[in-house]
Amino acid sequence: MHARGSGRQRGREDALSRERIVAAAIELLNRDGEAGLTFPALSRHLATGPGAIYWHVADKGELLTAACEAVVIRTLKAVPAGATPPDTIRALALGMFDAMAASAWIGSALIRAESSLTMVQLIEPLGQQICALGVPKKVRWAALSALLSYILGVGGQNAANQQYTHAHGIGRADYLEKICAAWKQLDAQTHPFARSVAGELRTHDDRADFLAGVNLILQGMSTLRR
Amino acid sequence: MHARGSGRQRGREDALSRERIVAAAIELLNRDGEAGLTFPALSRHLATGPGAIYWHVADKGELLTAACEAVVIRTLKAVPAGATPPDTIRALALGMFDAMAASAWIGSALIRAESSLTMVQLIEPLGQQICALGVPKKVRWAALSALLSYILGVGGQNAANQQYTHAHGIGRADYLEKICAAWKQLDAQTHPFARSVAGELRTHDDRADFLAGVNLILQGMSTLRR
DNA sequence: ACCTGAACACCGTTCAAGT
DNA sequence: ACCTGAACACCGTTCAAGT
Repeated sequence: MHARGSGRQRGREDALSRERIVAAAIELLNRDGEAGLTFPALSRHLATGPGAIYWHVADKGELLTAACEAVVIRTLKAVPAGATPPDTIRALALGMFDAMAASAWIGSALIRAESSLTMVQLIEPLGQQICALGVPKKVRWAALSALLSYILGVGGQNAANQQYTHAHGIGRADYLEKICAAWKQLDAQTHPFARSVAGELRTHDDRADFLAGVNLILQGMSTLRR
Repeated sequence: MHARGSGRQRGREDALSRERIVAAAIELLNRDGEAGLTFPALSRHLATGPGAIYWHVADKGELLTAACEAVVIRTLKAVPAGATPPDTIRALALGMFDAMAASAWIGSALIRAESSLTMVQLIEPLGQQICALGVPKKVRWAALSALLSYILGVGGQNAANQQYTHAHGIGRADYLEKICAAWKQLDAQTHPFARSVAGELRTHDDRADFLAGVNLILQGMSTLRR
């Protein structure tokens, strides 16, 4: 009863596959955040039942890990090679910053220990550039940890902020204004620092600040050159 | 029908309160991780119904935020004051490292934008020490971001690893051995860095490496002194 | 081999009813 | 004011049955 001359037995444009499932998962995650990835929503999106998905994927955790890995690999591929080590590091960092802004869920997904093989995709190019910078072997791991944590930490924080303002339907300016006001209400005796930087919050550029931090770490590494 | 001469109307040792609920939540989170905090489990632990908890707390998100804040405040209080700025920063960093090792869930909880008021508890003492170090005003925020991200990033990663080994009932040595083996199987052409550091993974001390990274960042900051 | 979809266990949240 | 606990909506996962 199905179409002759074709391998397709389904009314959809293509057969189900792990890749198509992961692609659909990424779409849902980007649109509605981590809460948007549910099996009912995914089944609807793929015009199938939940059982079909479980044939290709072990569980929700594996799905999240696979989605995360796909985004990270795609991001790193887009970074041009052949530039000087500091420039390459800056490009890698900004690439991840932008990817996390578009996919806020990668931050928390990368923390899980299950995704250590995804992490190595990120560790490898950064580590190579650190070696190229001439950082001594003894402090290479510390240097890598500092850089990697900074990228994932600040990128994740920025993504969470964006996600928050978007979800609550408030503008970025209003959001910063709110935090600024809250920080200025803190006690001057116990919170002098927060009060002193509160004003800068309103006018700062997250991406530029992020890049400044990367440069600061690169600056620190250059003092380690042997 | 209830006991005379006492304000207590309940068979429990004490009346329900936000504090007792948060304390119980922390207990569950520390024992069973983020998945361990459920309203059925919390109700059982407090010998009450879920509705009673909702009288004191808005929802699960607020509960997680409150639990996180309580742990962070408790941790920071335990850090002795009066030491030199670098020593104080080291003590703050190690305090958070240990707290995250005992409470792996704080990592992902702190990322959420809702906990910005908890974050300021951490930003304030670190910021004060950065000022005391003589870091110029213009790069204070970048310096703070780098330090904070490093602490939360590496601390969170370490906590996730511990959680993973504990949950899967494997020893730390076996776990590192597994990662080491996986990294050594990577292609030599594409992953020279991961292969070269794989061996060190087995013998390294997470806490010592963490401290080395903090010192590296402190070193970088000292070059910024005006 | 691959898919269907009902069924199950479990969880967050609500709410009418109690004290 | 504060608590009880049944009820509801929803989700992850399984599995007997289909093709």
